[in-house]
Amino acid sequence: MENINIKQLAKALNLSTSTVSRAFRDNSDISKETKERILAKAKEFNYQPNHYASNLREQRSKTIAVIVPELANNFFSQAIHGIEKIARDKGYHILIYATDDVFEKEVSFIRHLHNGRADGIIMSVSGEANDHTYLNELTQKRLPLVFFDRVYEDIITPRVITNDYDSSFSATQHLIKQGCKHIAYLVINKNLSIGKFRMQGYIDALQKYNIPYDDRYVVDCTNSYTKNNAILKRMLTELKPDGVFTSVERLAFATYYACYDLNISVPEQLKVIGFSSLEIAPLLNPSLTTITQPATKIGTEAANLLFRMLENPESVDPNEKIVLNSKLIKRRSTEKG
Amino acid sequence: MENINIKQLAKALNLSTSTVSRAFRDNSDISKETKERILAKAKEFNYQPNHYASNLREQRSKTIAVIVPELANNFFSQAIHGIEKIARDKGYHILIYATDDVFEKEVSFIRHLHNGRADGIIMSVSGEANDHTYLNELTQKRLPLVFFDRVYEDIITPRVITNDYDSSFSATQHLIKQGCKHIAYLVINKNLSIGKFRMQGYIDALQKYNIPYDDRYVVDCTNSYTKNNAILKRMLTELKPDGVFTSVERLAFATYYACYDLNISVPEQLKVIGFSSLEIAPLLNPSLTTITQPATKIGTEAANLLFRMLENPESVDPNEKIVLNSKLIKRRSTEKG
DNA sequence: TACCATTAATTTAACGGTAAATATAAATGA
DNA sequence: TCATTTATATTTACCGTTAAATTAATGGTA
Repeated sequence: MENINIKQLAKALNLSTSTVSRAFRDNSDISKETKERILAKAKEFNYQPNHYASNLREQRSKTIAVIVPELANNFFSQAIHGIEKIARDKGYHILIYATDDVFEKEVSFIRHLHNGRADGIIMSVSGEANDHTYLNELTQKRLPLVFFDRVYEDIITPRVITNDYDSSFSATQHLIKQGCKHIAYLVINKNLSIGKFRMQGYIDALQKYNIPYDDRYVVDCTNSYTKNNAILKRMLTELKPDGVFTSVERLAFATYYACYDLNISVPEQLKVIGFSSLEIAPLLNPSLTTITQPATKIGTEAANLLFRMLENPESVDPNEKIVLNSKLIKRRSTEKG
Repeated sequence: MENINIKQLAKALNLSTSTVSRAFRDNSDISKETKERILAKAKEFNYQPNHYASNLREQRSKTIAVIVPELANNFFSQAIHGIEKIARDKGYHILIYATDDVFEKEVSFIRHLHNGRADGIIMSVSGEANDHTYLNELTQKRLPLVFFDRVYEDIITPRVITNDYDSSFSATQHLIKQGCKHIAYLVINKNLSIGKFRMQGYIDALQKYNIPYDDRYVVDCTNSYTKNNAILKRMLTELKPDGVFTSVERLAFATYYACYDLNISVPEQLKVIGFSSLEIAPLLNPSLTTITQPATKIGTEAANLLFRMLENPESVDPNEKIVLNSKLIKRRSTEKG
């Protein structure tokens, strides 16, 4: 009773195993009555075809792997939500892996996926400036890969990203129009694709408005709250910027905390804008002007792309790039005086 | 080349498949040199034992399933983060399922896990007042189940929860001590275990301070932002409470939005406290007094509990209940005048 | 020398399910 | 009537890996 298999079920029904098997897969020759009889008995015995046996035989797992840098993060959890929705509709299961931004973990996860556990991979990369060619092994194994948001430029595979350059340009421009003259750009990993594009938008916007670029205003931050707090306090006291543009959400929060500590009033003394997927940005003190990526949509698009690759590999150009637009939402943190 | 299996590798090495197999599993009789020779060749060919074949043979999947009501949610994403950490250390993989609070999806996910795909399940329930006995089938299949946070009282299985009654009592008491006389309690699903316990704490605290209990102050909310906004605005205008205690994070945010709309000033006219896992509660306007559950810790404890059940089923009492303490963190939203 | 123990390999038989090839019976048609 | 088609079921072989049973080779001991 405890672990019924197809043989026992077949015996109980006085049928062969392959007839029973057919009842669970639509295509084949089987009479309606037999099928119903089998399914009824299966329900009674609480039988389900063993997943590992089926997949071994069919050589596919109906499972996709999702690799992200962090889980407890607004952007990624929304993106995963989007992926989940699509996968569920297709009857696929989702494996989740978090790299904690450690390149070695990313490599290890990918390597462990060579064994058939997943039919495809959706990944937002850890972003170290390392050798990424290990990803090319996937192509040989016919394991499709889709990047989203954080990508490697030197790997050719379909991707879903946002218009980061434009958004950054607009964000910087917005600060300038609000009267800022000394704008700091906060970044965690300049090597990362998004770090680069976002920074270029910042630089070009400065140039357009004839504000000299000063690399002291490009501030390298980390993932540690304590370190960031120290870095930002020093920066804010020494450089006294009147505007801050943060390339990731976390750094906007860090800026707020630093301003609280230093008694700098936002937006009067310092205007703040940042990339952020925080849904309650309007509830912050002051409400935060954000560039908000369509996180859930990025997830659904990435999943759809992967499924296209799975269903019809030829139909997807390896250079395919889906670019979605982020939204600049103006709030108190960048209001004038 | 593209999909090498153990046979081809064995042939290339002039060895039998079982010798090759042994190189990948520690226990058996194999000479050091042979093992090294095999592993070297495997690396060269980028070979990994097929996961589905291994699991079919070994009858276990080294995979656990995690079922939660929502993914894009601070509490659950932190809890999943905790689960992921432990699972990773143990070399286990994680399947993720989101029920969107729909009971049928929960049942369907669980039913589909009867086929060996996962070795165990960690779940926070959808919480409908339905028939939960379908969960008892898991015991028959020897599929261990651990509940966390949102549980079914009528199912006997190990669980990790927080001291909700005490926290609610303290939260209500805190509002009373801050001068509130008319305290509303906001809840989404009163049938849910946490809904019940949290409400009892509220009721008992009122009683202790001789504040009459009035069920109009217990406000039934939903998961829809628009509906909640309407419900809360009506409630705030009609009942004019001076304190609000929200049993879930979302409702604290909804209260803030409603207050913004109605120009009610927090904390002067209305004090707000809520269960919340928001890390940036200090950045809200005003900063929000929270009861914060140790979300990540809940995840790690639940995972550890499940692994104990997997490794030594006898060692875990089905009635085992791990109770962690939440923290009441006082902030501006409940400050006096 | 004969015998046994040890080590290191191979052979074999599953694990549970599925598709192709094959069989059987009933229905159709010339 | 008999051959042919159709519908439905069964046999069989395999998916890739692994553990138990078996064999072969080596070394030590009486």
